[in-house]
Amino acid sequence: MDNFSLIESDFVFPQRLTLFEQVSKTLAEMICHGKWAPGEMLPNEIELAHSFNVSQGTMRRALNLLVDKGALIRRQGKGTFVAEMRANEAHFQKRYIKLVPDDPEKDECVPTATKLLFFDRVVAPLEIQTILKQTSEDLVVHTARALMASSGLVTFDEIWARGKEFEKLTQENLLNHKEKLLYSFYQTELGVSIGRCEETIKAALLPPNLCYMFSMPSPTPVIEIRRIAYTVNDEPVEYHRQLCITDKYHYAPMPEA
Amino acid sequence: MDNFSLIESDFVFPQRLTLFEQVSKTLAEMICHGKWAPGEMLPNEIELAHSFNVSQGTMRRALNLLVDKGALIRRQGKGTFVAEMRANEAHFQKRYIKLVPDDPEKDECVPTATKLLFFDRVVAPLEIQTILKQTSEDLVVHTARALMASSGLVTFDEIWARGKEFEKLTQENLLNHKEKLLYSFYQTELGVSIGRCEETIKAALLPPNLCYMFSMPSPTPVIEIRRIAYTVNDEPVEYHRQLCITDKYHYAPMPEA
DNA sequence: GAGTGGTCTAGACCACACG
DNA sequence: GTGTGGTCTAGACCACTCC
Repeated sequence: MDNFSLIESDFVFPQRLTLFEQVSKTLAEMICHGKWAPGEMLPNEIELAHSFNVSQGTMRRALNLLVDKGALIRRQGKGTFVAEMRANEAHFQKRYIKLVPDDPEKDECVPTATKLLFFDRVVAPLEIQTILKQTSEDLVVHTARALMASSGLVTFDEIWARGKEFEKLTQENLLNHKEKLLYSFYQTELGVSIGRCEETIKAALLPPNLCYMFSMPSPTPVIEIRRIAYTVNDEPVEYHRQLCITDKYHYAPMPEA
Repeated sequence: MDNFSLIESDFVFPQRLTLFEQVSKTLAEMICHGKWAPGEMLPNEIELAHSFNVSQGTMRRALNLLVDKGALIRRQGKGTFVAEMRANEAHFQKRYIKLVPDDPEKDECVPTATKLLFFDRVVAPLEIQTILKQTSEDLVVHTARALMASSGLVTFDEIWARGKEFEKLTQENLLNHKEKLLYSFYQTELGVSIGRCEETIKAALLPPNLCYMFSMPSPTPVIEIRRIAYTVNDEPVEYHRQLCITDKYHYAPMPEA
């Protein structure tokens, strides 16, 4: 077994983190660095505990922190796995897809098409640079999409994403991920694992040009969701601005329930 | 010490709940029934553990469940207390007040007045009856308020609340709770402790009569929050419908962050 | 110093998955 | 049966609070 012993001297960790937090943090870094692939099984908790020189209880607590963050999945009788969004859509739907149909049975809520409106690599405006911790040297991806259902336009969304992490993102693979969730696609195709998001919501009116483009009545009220997505390592890598038409859908903020 | 021993024979709990869940549940009921008043200190975890005939670790886990639910507060070196919203506004703000000023420094965001628009005890419409588990025999409180700031109308909210639990609610005390949070007021004045909520959000336009009444432009886009509030014992006791003007405010769904 | 909750340990036992 | 995670126990030690 690899040696990733945590304690090499008495003063390796001057920070004020508890032991299980330290273990959890270094484990998170190891996952981010691809030590185990998404879907791969980790060693069992006894082995891990020995590797980190902690007790099984402490290891368990560290692992549970990452389960809460969505980075790991534990299954009784099977093992501990690096979260893989594909294999776990239901969980991630609850976590990230909070726009849900009022009546999931209705046909008119089934998405019919995604239109790519533009796709560029540019220097971000200052506000976006700050959010994504970029400089005026850095290129970011700037793209916008429209999601249609048979009832008409559902969402319009605009994405700003760090160029470095999203190097492999292209018009083609963005449009072709189809069935997959956006963040699932980021993980499996681009190698970017999103760990948490920050969202704020406002009311707005659909802009006139979009009303015209998608034959929507004017005024059409929408909710505007602004979201910053962070990797498991807590780096802001994607900024999302989404306008949602909510006559057939609603936003459900609480995954807990 | 009172004897509230959990285990009196070998088959008291046929349910498939873990021990710490059982302990947590009965403890929650004891809190609901006023065994300890809000703000009062519970016995320490060793005593509690003995009372329930469980180990300290199990007792700790049961207590932490209630801390997560917001029913208890634990303070290192001091003790475990029944949550008291007054004494803990910051925590409950994060949990329940998700409409926050874009710029908390701005004067114009400070609330200036609350207007009571109506207050009745009526038989609820069928939809509300179902939500609140009421029959056509039961009376419910139906009231509406408008919250103003110097920038103008901020929210319009309509409340349906179970008559039995909200027996003590009157126009007067509702208007006079002033500085207190609504759910804090429910707890300290009415004895109703809210444990969790379910929310859904849609975009809407401020209705023409309200636009006129509050001198707002038309169309004014708003977010419409529908919320069901449950007691710590998980009974639905209040249904809230709120229209929020979000030009100076936004909705922040994630308390976790 | 006495009392509290918070962390950590070591190990027993149970429930579940798989061959 | 073997191996996994989930629960539960018993107790040591630490950090914080208040007297």
